Amino acid sequence: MAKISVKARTSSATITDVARELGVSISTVSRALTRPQLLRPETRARVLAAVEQLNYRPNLLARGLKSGRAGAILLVVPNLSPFFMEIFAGAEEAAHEAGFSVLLGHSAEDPAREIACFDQVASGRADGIISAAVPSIYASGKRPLPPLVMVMERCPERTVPLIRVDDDTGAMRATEHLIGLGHRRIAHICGNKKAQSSARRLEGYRRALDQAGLRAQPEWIHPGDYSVQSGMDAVRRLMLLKHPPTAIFCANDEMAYGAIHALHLLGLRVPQDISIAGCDDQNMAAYSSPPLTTLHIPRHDLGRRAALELIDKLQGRDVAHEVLLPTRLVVRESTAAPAAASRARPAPR
Amino acid sequence: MAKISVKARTSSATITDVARELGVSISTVSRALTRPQLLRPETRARVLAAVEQLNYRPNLLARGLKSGRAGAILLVVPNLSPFFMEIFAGAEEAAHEAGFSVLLGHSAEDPAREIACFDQVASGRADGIISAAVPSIYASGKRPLPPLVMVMERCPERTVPLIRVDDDTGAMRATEHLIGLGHRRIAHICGNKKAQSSARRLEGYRRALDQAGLRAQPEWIHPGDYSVQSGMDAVRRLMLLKHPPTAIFCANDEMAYGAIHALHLLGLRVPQDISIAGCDDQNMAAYSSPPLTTLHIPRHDLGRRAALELIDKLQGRDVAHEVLLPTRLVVRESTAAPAAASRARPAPR
DNA sequence: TTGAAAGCGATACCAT
DNA sequence: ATGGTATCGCTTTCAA
Repeated sequence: MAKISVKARTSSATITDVARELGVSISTVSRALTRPQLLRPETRARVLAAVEQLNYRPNLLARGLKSGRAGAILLVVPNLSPFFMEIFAGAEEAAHEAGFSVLLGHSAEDPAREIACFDQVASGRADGIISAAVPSIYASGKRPLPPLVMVMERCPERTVPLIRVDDDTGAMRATEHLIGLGHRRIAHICGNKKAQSSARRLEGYRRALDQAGLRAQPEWIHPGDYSVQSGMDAVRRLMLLKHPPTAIFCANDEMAYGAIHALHLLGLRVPQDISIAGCDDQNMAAYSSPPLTTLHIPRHDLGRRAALELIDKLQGRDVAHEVLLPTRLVVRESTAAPAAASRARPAPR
Repeated sequence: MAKISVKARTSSATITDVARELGVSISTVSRALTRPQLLRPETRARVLAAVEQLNYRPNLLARGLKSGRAGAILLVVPNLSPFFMEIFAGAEEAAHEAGFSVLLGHSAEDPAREIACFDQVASGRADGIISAAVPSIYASGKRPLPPLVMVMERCPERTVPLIRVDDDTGAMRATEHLIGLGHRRIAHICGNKKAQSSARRLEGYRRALDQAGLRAQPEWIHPGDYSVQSGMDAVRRLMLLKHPPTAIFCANDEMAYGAIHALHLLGLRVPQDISIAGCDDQNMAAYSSPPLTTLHIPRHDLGRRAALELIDKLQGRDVAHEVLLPTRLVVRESTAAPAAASRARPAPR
C-alpha cells in the first residue's frame, strides 16, 4: 500500500490528489464513490481509506456540471413562517432519503425574487421546484417551466402536479363543530384573497352553514390576509354589527390569535363570550390561552409528498396529477357553547 | 444586428448559444455579464438583448467551478424555529446586497447532519458558514475550519469571529424590572444547558438579584431546554416549593408560554398571581394572552451582521473579533406587581 | 477491473 | 475592445 502522506492543504483535496496518492486513475476514485459495485472490494477499500485520510469531498459543482444534475430541489416560500418551515422539514426528510438536498428559496412575496428563485433551475443550482406560487412569466410559458410540483395552490394556466389538503371538507367540519355547539351567528375571516386555499376554506364554511339551514350573511364573511393584524381588524368590525357573531372561524391560526387579542382588548372572553376556531394547528396552538381549536393541516406530509412526487418526476417516473391530504379538527378550549343570552336571541332572519 | 431566432430549446441556453447567435466570442458574452465596463456599450447592449431573447442564465455550477467561489454562504441552524428564521432573513438581506445567496443548512441537532452541513464548503456549494455550533471534528482542527462566523455561541477551541447579543445585561434588566415591580421571590428557568447564551442569561439574572441584595435560592434556578414542555415542567416544580416564586424570568419565549400554560392549568393567573417574563420577543409575544413582557433579541440584526462579517472575511477584509448587539426589554402585560399577600410575606431567610 | 480522454459551461489570461 | 484557449473537478464512454 502506498504510504499516505498528509500534505499541507490550503484548499481542499481533489479527486486527482486522491488518485495520485494511491497511484490509481481518477476514474477509479470516482467509481469508488459513485458505483462501488464496479470495483474490486479491495480497491474500493483503499480508495475509501485515502479519501478519509485526505479528507476529500467531491466538488458538487464539478459533479453537477458534468452530470447535468444538481442533486438538489428547491422549495420556494413566500415567507419564513412556521407553516412553510414545516413543509420544508417534511420535504427535507423525504429528499434526504433519495439523496437529494433541499434548498430554500425565500421569495418574500416579491415577484422579482420569485422569478429569481425559479431561475435557479435554469442556473443549474436545483433540479426542480416545489412552490405554492408560480411567477406569471413562467406560468404563461414565456419561460419554460422547470420540473415543478405545487403545494397548496394550483398552478394557473398549466397542468402541474399538486399536493394539497382537503381544505373544503376541513373548513366544513370546523364550522359544523361550531354549529353543533349551538352557534347560529358564525363569522368567517378569510385568508389571502389570491390564495385558493383561502377560497376553499370559505367554501367549506358556506357549505356547512347551508347544510344547517343557516343563511350566511354577507357581513359575516370578512376579508383578511392571514396576518395577525387582519384578524384584529376583522374582529373590530365584526363586533360592531347589530347582531355580532357568537363564533368566528378564522382561515388560519395567526388571524385567530389576532381575533382573540382584539376581543380581549374589547373586554370579551374566549370562549365564554365568543368562540374562535383557526386553521393550521401551529405549534403554539396547544399552549396558547386559551388553547386553540383549530383545523390541523398536515404540513410535514405536504412537504414529504411534494418532495417525493418531484423526485419521481425528476427520475422519469409517473407522478400523481393531484394528491389530496386529509385535515383533522383539533378541538381545544377556544370554542364552547354560546352564552345563554346569545343562544336565546334568534339569528337575523 | 444578427437576426435572432428563437430556437426550440429542451435544455437551457449556454454561453456558447448566446455567442453564436451574435457572432461574438464567449469571452464577450461572459464580460457583458460580469464586467460590463470592459465592453463597448453597444456591444454590451447587443449581448444583453440576446441573453434576454434566448432566456439565458449563466450556469452557476460552471461559474463556481471555474472561479472557485460558489457565491453563496450557508447558515447552519439546529432547528427551523422562528428564532433562526429571522436570523436567516437578516443574513439574506445583507448577503443579497453583496451578491451572495444564502443557503439554509438544517442540522436538526444531529451531529452527523451538522458535519454534513459544514462539509458543504469543502464540497464547493458554499463559500463560508454562519453557525451557532461547530461540530467537534471541525472545532478540534481535524478538519480545516471553513470561513466561519459564529452567532450567539462562541466556537470552542478556536478563535472565530462572533456576533452575539448582550444577554447578560439584558437578563439583568429583565430581572431588575421584576424586582422593581416589588417581587422578591423570582425564579429563573434556564435554557439549553450547553448554550452559552443560556449561561449568560442566568448570570444576568443572578447579578440583578445580587445587586438588589436578594440571595438567589438554588431552588429558584430551574433547568430547562428552551422548549415549551420544559417551561411547563419547571413551573409545576417551582409551584410546589414551600415559598413559590411570585415571578419567573424564562430564558426564552417558548418556555414562558409553557410556564403560562402550566400556571393556567394550575388555576393561577398571569400576571395577577404570578409574573412571567421571557426572552426573544418572538412575533406572537405582542398578541398572546397576556401579551408577553420579554427581552427583545435583535435576530434580524444578528443575521445581518453575521453575513456582513462573513462576506468581509471572504473578501479578505478584516473582521471584528466580536460584535455585541444590545437587547431591549419590552414590557407588556405578563408582569405586574405581586399580589399584596405575597408581597407581605418575606422572602425565605 | 482499470485507465485514458472527452467534455460539462463558465472565467480569465494572453493575444491581437 | 474583443477573441482564442487553457482550465476548474468531475462523470462517463470507450479501450485495454
